Amino acid sequence: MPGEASTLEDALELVRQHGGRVTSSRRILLRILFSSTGHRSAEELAGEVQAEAPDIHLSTIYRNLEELERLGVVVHAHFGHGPATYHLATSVHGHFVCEECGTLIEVPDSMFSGLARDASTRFGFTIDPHHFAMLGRCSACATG
Amino acid sequence: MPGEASTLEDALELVRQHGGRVTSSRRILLRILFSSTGHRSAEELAGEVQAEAPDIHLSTIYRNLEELERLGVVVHAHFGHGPATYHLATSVHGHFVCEECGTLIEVPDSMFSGLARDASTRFGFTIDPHHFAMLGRCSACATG
DNA sequence: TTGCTAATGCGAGTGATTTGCAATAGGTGT
DNA sequence: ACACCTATTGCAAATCACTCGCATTAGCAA
Repeated sequence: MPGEASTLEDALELVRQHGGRVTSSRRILLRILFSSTGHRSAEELAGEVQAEAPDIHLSTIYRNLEELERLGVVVHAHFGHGPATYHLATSVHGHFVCEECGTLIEVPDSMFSGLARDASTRFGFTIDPHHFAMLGRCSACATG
Repeated sequence: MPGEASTLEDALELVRQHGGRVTSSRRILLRILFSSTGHRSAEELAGEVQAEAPDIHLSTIYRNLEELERLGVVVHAHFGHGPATYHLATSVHGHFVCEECGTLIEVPDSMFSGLARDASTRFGFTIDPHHFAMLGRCSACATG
């Protein structure tokens, strides 16, 4: 399993180990990613980065996120038809997203263990419940 | 539950009942959708429709699919980063998709009943396991 | 056959991301 | 401190999957 990066320094070290360079955009982006556990789109992250360094281009954010994902530092997930959202790989989890109000529930992997077992025994299929959110209705929207 | 359309005629009748018109593009598209149980993108469907009627535009396919989805005749699902895939609503099911080779496994809803129960009791969340595929590895790719 | 308006073709627009390319800047060796 | 190599960046343009505006066409009810 790649990307044993639980701190900003670990992540930068990982970048260096793979022949990458520690640039200011990388440093700022990683600091922002490590500063909260939120799920943010590339554009939102670009906004936060640009608050510190206005010249950093959105495409640089995309390229950095791509590289960090290849290194296993970040992952992205899809919550619906909008843009992908990125978060640190150290906190992998499943996602329940309400189709009506967009509410996000972070779900421990253990919630999928029954499905994982059944998928494996019945189809030999190994599920990865992180990439696409499980859509549905939150309690508020389901009862409303 | 809308869209009790198990035959082409039912679907056309449903269109009429909602003030829609039975156009040749609609008729051809529905015939193609009913002719197989496959999962096809709008562009693939357009190709098949255009084999019969070359003048039917891709945007017409999108608009027809949108309308048919509103009527509950078809549904779309996402299998990865590519285009959405459409199929008849009469055969709703979950999807397991291999991230490596793209293999698709159609999964009966019952496979998600355990997860549905747990999601409901622990978060009051009602899952809808149809829209996004569950990604992972098929048996061939997992062992390879 | 007429008239109303849903539906279509076509082109342009949008949102999210990707790519080509010349300029810039990390980092390594001296 | 300096030179050099090449990873990285800014910027613009391209791409992919749709989505929309609009003038024209065509279902279908009267």
